[in-house]
Amino acid sequence: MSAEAHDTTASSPSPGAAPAAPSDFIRDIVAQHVAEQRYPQIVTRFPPEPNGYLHIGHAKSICLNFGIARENGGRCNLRMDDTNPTKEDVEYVESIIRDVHWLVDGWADHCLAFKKHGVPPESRVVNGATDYFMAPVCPAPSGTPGVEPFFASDYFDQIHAYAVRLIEKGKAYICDLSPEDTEKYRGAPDRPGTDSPFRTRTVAENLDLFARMRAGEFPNGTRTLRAKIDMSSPNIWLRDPVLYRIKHAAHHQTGDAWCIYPMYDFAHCLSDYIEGITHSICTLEFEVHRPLYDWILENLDLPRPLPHQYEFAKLIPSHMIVSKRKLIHLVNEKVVSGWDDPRLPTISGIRRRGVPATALRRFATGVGVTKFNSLTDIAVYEHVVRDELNATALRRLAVLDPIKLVLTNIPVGQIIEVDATDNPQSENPTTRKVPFGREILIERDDFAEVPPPKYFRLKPGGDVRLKYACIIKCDEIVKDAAGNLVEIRCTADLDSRAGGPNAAKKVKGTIHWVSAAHAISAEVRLYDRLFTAAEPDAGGDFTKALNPDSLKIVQARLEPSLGQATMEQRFQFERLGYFALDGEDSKPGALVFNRTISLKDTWAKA
RNA sequence: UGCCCAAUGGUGUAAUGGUAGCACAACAGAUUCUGACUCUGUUUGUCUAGGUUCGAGUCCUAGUUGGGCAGCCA
Repeated sequence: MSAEAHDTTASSPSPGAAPAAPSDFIRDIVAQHVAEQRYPQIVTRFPPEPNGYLHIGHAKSICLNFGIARENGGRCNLRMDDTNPTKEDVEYVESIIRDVHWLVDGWADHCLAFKKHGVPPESRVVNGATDYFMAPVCPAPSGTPGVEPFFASDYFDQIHAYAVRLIEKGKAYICDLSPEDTEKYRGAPDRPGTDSPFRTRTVAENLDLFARMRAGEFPNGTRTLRAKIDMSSPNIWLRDPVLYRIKHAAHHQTGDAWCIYPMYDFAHCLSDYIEGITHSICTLEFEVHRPLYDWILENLDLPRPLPHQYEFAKLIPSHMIVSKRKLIHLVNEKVVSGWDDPRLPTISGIRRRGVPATALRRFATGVGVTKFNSLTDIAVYEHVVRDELNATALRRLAVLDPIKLVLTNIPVGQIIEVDATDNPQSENPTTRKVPFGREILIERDDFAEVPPPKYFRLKPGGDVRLKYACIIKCDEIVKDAAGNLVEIRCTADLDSRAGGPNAAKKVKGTIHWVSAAHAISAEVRLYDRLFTAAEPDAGGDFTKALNPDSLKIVQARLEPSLGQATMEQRFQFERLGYFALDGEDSKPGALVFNRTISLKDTWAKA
């Protein structure tokens, strides 16, 4: 594996390629460390808690961590931050693995590190103390057998041993304060805390109590293990933070082995250390935790280089909600069909919607990395999705809201095969045959009996080009007894077909169509933004900002070649938008297409 | 009235003491067998006040505004 070889693709501007690696303050720091040869290898990690599905905000973190790894010939560990058994579930573990693979495959899968299933950290004695290291399997692309993500819960034994070491050094103690009293003793941001009455217990007493905590002698909430730091620190997180709490609860990975579980602050820095992480990148809210992160590691006399934490501003996209609590609300209240509803900004939803991983990566990388809390306009996201799909999607003809059009000068039963281009953006465009004949279907919107000003499409007496076929002229319209338009009757100028004498003739509009006799039917789900407000939260109740038209389902008529559509393919239904098969509900013979995104429509806006 | 962090066009981001640039958005036009794409042009910016310097978006001080921190959550 050569980092350089991959980096050549990183700077390629061609669509579908990895985005160019930008410069940002974290990459600058890493670059300096590389120049100094501070570490043998750059090692990052992506550490989600398995208590929800990954979303677009996680995508930014994944692209940052894996991006830095791949740009520096390093690796990135996928680690479940699973220290709170009462909030987590294996369903989430599985979805996270799926989503991470999907996002990094073909881009940074050579940096994706897992560990061998069931293998504990290696231990060796250094200067009389045991040191722990969890060896990675890297690369571990999708489907590698016998590997699994790293789990903080894999280190419960080691983290416990480190807790004992802290107690032995007189730097941690067992506190009997109730949760309420612990809060009172902590003070407030502008008021110092006071020492716990249990702060001065002897090492022997602390060791004994900690052993009994672990043995299950005490009920939930009765005792904690706390770091002995400084109750008057201006930083709340240095006021003797809780390191371990009692939770008589089964863990989704370790079962009933434990009834005490380490807190995030204690487990995270140690997990980083055990895995040999060099750069521990997290979001801004952990900035005030950094002194604690450093304190724990520095007070354990660890023999290997310590990891360091760097913080960046998380992604906040407009018109979306990424709060785990609110996502769960939408799922539980059945506002959406599930965690992978194509309207959700979850990675599963985005994938099901038909967005290519390359597009998500381009967006997640393109938004940049700073310490400024910003709102990213959803238009930036929509732009990369369109741009990516424009370059790759197969052009097809589909009519969402059909109306019959009869070409009166074409004999009944005559089938004319026309050549249609698959993708005009490709260097050597391929074509396919599309059947054309006397009776076709066009979009109801593409005819106007009373056209508004500057209307380019079909109108009584007017002409228009049928894409890939010929120019037609509208002679008459047929209405039913109720006055509804039921049929448009036109004459076709067959000489205006490609290669014909009138091929170069200019008409103002070109519309799409399908042959009535050959078109297949399919369900098409027209998705739109889930929220109408840029900041759905702004008004207090985000459900008030829900877009009532975020999903419209239609029975569409498609050109016959779409009957052979595959899951991997992306389509542009010409003049309409980008579409892909729904991975969940589409079946052979009963196809379901999802609209990933519409084409830009400057006419509708005017 | 504590501590920490941040502030560049409408939005996001770059400029590492030396010409404020890019992307998205918007607007105008060209082109077009997709009212898409593409192309051309236009509008709009360094939070404020001092200081250092030949020179400050960048360094310093103060202020303003915004964000974060008081889970036995992560």
